[in-house]
Amino acid sequence: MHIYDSVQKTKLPFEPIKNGEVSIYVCGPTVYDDAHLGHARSSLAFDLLKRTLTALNYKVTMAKNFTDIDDKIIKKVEETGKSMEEITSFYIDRYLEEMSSLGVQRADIEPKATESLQAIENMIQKLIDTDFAYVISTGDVYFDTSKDSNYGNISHRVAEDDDSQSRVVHTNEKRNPKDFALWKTCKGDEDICYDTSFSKGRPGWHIECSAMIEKHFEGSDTYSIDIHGGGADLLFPHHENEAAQSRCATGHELSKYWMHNGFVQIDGEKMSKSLGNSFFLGDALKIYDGEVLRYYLNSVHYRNDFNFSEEELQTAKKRLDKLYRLKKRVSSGKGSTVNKNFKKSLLDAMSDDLNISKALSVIDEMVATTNDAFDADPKNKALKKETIANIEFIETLLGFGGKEPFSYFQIGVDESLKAQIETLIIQRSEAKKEKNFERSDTIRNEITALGISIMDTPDGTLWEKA
RNA sequence: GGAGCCAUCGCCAAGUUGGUAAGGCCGUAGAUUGCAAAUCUGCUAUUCACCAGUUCGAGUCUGGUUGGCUCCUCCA
Repeated sequence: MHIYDSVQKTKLPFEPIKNGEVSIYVCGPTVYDDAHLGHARSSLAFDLLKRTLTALNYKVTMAKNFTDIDDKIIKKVEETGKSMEEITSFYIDRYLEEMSSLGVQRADIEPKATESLQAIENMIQKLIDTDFAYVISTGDVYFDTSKDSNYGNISHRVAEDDDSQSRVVHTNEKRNPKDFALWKTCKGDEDICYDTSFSKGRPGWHIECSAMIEKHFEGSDTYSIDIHGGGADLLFPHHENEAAQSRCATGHELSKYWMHNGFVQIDGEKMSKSLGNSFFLGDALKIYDGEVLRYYLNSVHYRNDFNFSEEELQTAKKRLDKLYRLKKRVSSGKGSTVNKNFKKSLLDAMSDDLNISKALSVIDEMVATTNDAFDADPKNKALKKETIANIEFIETLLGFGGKEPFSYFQIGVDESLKAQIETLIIQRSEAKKEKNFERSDTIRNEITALGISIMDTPDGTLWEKA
């Protein structure tokens, strides 16, 4: 396995801290609103990572957090009058449900900030005790970036003169412009207020990830975890700050490898809530099948930006359709063993920093070769069984191709339409038997008008939703 | 203003250590079909934004130009 490390900016051979085991922490969403396609892509990218490492026989433990304490959540509480817990649990459930429609496997650990307060307090206290952090008059706790000589190593940002991290909250008690809040004192009578030895308040954004990682992973003398992931926008300041806190609190580096996924763009611009160009996952799932969305969003390498277009999504679907037509051709039954070369090619591709384009081309090639072989020898049982196994392997590794093929092509077709189609097909078959091709073509036009395409095979007429 | 990423066929998109351009969509010519659809086969970038350099040899390395995006503020 080779992984592109976004801190060293090179592809590196992956060598886990512990032989045969991999620990991964991915920054999850702040749960105050619906997930958009960008969240989906991030989830999908790291789902691919987990599946690939698992297929490579690593024992993978992946954690993905939910930030459930945050200014935007508090704002939502004030706006709606609902409790914080009501809001966060609503969006967490929704998030998990939508990700599951995309075939994203659940993380092994799903920590929440509200359930990690002790760990957070411990870490902050430790930083205060060792003088890496300081409490100001209001009770806010800041991390002293000047005490960490390695500060800047993650994002490679040189120290700037400007007050880059305090444009929102200005305080003249900060020792350095880049110092950031570990703990924020509660101002008024907010209900989100936790008591600690330094003050009543709530954690800053960056500390929760560091604390959770220490809480849930054992780590080693040199690193807490193997891989830390998230969106490219988290590189600075979030991951820089996380790395600094953890380094100073634990005495070693936070993560051995750092992976960042590119953005989903709409018309060449980053999709973000602040720009108001979000395409929400829930809305997308109403229009498109989750599996097709998955295939599409995963079809571009995770580090590249992804420009969303409906046209490209349809192209992606056509490609997926071909796999399902082959699956239809081998029908159901027990698979034998995966073709060795095919398996190796797929794993080789994915082992190269998740080269999905290569992997998909390997699949396309397998589909074409297999169809070719079936054209020559339609009753090749051994090939049938091998193909079933091959497709099962695709499903395990890449998370698509697992549906029953006939139902895949009938998504969105209700029972009454189905009955109508089948009646028309029978009528057309009768017309064909009588060689009344004029009539059979008329019926086919009727079927086409229903949004259905048909194909005559030796086993009868099959149909698909166009 | 500071920092970084990207630029490959009409469209999408691969391209480890530089060695002579994957794959998909579209288009097109065929096989097959009553005709289609599906499937298969052939064809479809002497060329990798532009300029200069290093080299026997560069899409791949170096410098510059142009264009696009991102981060520096919450953000996947």
